[in-house]
Amino acid sequence: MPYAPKEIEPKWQQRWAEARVAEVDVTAPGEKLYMLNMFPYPSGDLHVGHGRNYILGDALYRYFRMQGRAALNPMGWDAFGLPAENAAIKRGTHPREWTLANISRMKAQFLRWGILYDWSKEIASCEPEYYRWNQWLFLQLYKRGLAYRGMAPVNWCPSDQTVLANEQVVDGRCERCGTEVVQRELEQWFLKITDYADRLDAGLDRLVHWPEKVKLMQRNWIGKSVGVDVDFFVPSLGRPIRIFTTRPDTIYGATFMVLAPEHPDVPALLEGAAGREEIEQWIAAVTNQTALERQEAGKEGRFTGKVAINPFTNEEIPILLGNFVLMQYGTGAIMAVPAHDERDFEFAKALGLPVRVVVKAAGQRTPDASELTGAYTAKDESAVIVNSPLIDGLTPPRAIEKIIGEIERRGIGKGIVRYRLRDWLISRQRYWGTPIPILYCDRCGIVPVPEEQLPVELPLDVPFTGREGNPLAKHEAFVRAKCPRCGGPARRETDTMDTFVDSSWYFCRFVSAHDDEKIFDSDIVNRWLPVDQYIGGIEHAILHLLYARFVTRAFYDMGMVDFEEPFTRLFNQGPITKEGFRDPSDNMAWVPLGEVEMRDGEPVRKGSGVKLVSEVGKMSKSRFNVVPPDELIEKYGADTERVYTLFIAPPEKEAAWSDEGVVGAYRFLVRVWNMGEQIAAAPKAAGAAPSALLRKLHQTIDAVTRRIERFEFNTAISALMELSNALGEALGERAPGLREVYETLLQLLHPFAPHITEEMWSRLGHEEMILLSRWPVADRAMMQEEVVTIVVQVNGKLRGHVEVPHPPEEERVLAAVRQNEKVQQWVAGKEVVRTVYVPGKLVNVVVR
RNA sequence: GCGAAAGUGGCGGAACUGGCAGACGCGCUGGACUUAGGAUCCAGUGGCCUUGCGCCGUGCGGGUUCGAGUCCCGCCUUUCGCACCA
Repeated sequence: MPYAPKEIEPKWQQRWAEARVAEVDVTAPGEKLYMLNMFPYPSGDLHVGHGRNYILGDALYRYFRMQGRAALNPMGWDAFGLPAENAAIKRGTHPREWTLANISRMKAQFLRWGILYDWSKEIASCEPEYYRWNQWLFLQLYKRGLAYRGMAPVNWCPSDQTVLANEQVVDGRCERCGTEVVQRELEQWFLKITDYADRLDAGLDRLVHWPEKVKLMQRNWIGKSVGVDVDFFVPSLGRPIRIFTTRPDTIYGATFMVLAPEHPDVPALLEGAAGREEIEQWIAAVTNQTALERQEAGKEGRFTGKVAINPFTNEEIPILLGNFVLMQYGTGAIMAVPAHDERDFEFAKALGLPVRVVVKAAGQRTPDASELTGAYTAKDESAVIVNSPLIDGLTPPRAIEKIIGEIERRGIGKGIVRYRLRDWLISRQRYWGTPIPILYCDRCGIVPVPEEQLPVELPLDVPFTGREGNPLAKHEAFVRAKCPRCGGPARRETDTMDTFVDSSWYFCRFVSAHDDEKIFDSDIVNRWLPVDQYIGGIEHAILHLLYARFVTRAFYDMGMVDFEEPFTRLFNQGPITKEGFRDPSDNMAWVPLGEVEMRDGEPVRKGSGVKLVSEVGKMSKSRFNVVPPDELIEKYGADTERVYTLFIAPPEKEAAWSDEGVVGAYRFLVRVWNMGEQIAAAPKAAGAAPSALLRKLHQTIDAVTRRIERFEFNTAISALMELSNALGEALGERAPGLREVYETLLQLLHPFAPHITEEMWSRLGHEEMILLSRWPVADRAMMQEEVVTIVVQVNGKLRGHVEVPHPPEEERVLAAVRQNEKVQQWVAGKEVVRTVYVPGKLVNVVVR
C-alpha cells in the first residue's frame, strides 16, 4: 500500500484527541515542565510562517513526552483587537462572531498539523471569564497607584482612531496600519511601568537563557542613563533652570544652554525679548511637526536674549531654544558642550556659538577649538580633562565622580538615574477590548468599579457604522451608571484596554483556566511557573515581553507569585519568506515566480501583461505573500510540511520557502514508508544488524537527542535522513536485524513526523502509541568503531591513512604510522621534528 | 551615526572544544524502467588542468599555528535593532 497521508493523518489526530494525551492534571505531584507558544491573534487562516512556530513547539513537546516528562503545553487566543472591529465595519459581522469563527478555523488547522495542546485549559481573552480578571488586575494596580489617569501628549493614529503606546509607534508611524502618528494632549489611563524601570533593567542580567538580542533591545528601550541634575541660575527669572547631563565632567565646556520649545519656562524667558513674535511662530511650527519631520529639519534654534550662569565657570552663557531638545526626556533642558557632544557641535556651528575644549586624548596636546571638525566624545581612560580647574588632569570617570560630589555639596543638584522608558498608555478608543472598570461621578470624581461588580461586560448590541469614534460611547445603557459611593448618576469609562494587557499575564491563567473565584491559584502558579520554554516571534521582543515582565513583578509585589521573571527560556523563531512578485493594481494578489515572465527586463504576469513589483517579504497576512497550509497538506500531508518546515533552515534564522524543497521532505517520508512496508512484510529474521549500521544507529540517537535539546532541528532531521539512507542500503543487502533499527528510526522521527510514525509503529504490531513509548538511549559502546581510521598528515598535508583497532592508543597509532610505506615516502630523508597526535582523529608528522 | 549578528557550491544549509571543507536536501547532468515523465530507482555534481597519491578553494588583506571556515588585527558587504534620550 502506498504512502497515503490523507488517510492516516486524520485517523491519528482523532486517536490522540480521544486519548486526551496532552491533558495534564496540574494538581498531581511530580516534576513539572511548562512550555508555551505565544498565543495567536485569531486573524483567520494560518500560513506556513505560523506553522513554523507551532510545529517547532509540538516537536519539542513530543520529545519531552517521550522522555517521560509531564509537559504542559496549553493554547489560547489573544482574541481582542482592532482587526475584528475593522472586519465588522467592512463586512457587517459582529467582531465576536468574526473572532469565534476564526478561532474555530485556526483550531481545526492546529489539529490538521497534528499539534497536541491541552485544550482543557483553552482560554480566549474576549470572554468575560477571562477579561474580568483583566479588570480585576487593573483595580489592584489602581489601588497601589500603578494605574493612573493623566494628561499627557500621546500618540494618536488618525486612521485607527485611537491612541497608541510608545511601543506601538515605529518610525513615527502606527505599528499596525503605517499611518503617521500625531501628538495630542489627552487625558488617558496609564500603567506605571516606569516604577519598575530599574528592576526590569537589572533583571535582564539573570535571564541567561534569553537571546542576547532580545535582552539588548529591552535594555535599549528601558534606556537607563546615569547622570546628574544641575541648576543653572537665570538672573532674569531670579531662579535657576535645571538641566540633566550624563557628562558633568564637561561642565566647564558648557558655553550655552538649550531648552525644548515646549519647556514651561519659555514664556517667561521671552518676556520683552527681541523678535518675540517670530520666535513664538517658530515654536508653534516646531511643536506641530511630527518627530520625524523635526529630525529631518536639521538643527534649528532661536536666541531668547536671556542668559544663565554656568555654576563652575561663573560665566554668563546664552539660553537658546532648540528643535533637537526633547521635552519628554530629562528636564527638557540641556547644558550644551559643543566640543564634546555631536549634536551640540552641529547646533553651535549652525548658530555660530562658542566652542571650548575641556577634554583631550591622553598623551596628546589640547587642540584649539577652531581646529575641531566634530565633537570629541571619549569618556573612558583614554581621555583627560583640561581647562577645568577643579578636575584638571583627571580621566572622565574620576572627574564625573568628583564633580557630582561638588554639585551635591553646593546644593545645586544631585546625581540621578533616568530612563527612556515611559509609562504604558493603555486607553484605547475602540470597542473590541476589555472595558476599563472605572466610573466618573459628578460628585465623587473617578470611582473604581467595586470588585464584586466585575466583570463590566462589554455590551454586544452595538452598531458598527464606521469611523465615528468608539461605538461604546454611544451605548446609552452602558455609559449610564450609578456611583457606587454616593449612589448618584455616574458615567462609565468607554475606553477599552490595550490588548497587550490581556497577554501580559495569560500564561498564569492556563493553570487556573476555569477558576471563577480568582485570577489564578497562587499555589498552582508557583508550582508550574515560570514558563520553562517560551516560543514566539522576535516582533514581541519589546512590547509583550516587557509588559509581561512588568506585570509579573507587580504580582510578585502583591505577594501573589514567588517569581519575578515569567519566562525562564525564550526562543525566537525566524520568519518564513517567499520570493515572488506583487501585482501593484491588486494588493491582494501575490504572484508566485512560476506565473511570472520577464518582458523587456520587467516582471510581467504570464498571459496578462500586467507589470509586477518585486517583493521578497516576511510572510505575514498583511504582506499578502502567503503559502496556505491547506493546499500543502492536501498534496503532501502534514508530516511533509512539518519535516520541511523544520529542515529548511536553523529555526532562529529567516528561511526562504521553496515549493520544490518540500518535495525532498516528501520523498524522505515515502522512503521511510516503503521501508516499513518491506520490513513489516518480511519474516522476523534471526541475527543482529550489521555493526556499521548499529554504530550509525547509536550515533544518530545521540545526535538527534543533542540537537533537539539545542533547537537544531534541521540537522536532527538530516541525521535521520542519513540513518534512513544507511538502512535502505542494508535492506537492499537483505541484512538481518533491521526491524529494531527501523523501529528506533520511527521513534526518533516521531516528534517531526508524528502521523506516519504512529501508523508504521502500529503496523509493526505495537499496541501502545509511539508517542507514549520511551525515547531511545544511545549506547556509547555501540557508537565506537572496532577499527579506527586515523588520518595521517605530513606538514599539515594529507598523506595517507592507517587503521588501528579501537581504542586507538597513541603508541599503537604511531607504530602503525612508522610502518606505513606511503607516509614514510614523504618523511624519507628528512628530520622528524615533532609528531602531533589528536586522539581518534589524526597524526601530523612535522618534518624538516 | 551608534549597537548587534552574519558572509561557505547554482540554492537552503553542514562542519562538537582549530584537525579529511561542502554532511543532508533542492536543483542540475547522465542512465534504467516507461506510450510518456513533472512518478520511481541508479550514478555523477566546488573550480581548474597536464585526470594526479595533482593544484586552487569558506567576502578581501595581513597574522598566529605543524595545521585556520573556526583564533587575532585591519578592511568590505549584507541583514537586523536603535536613532537627536543630553
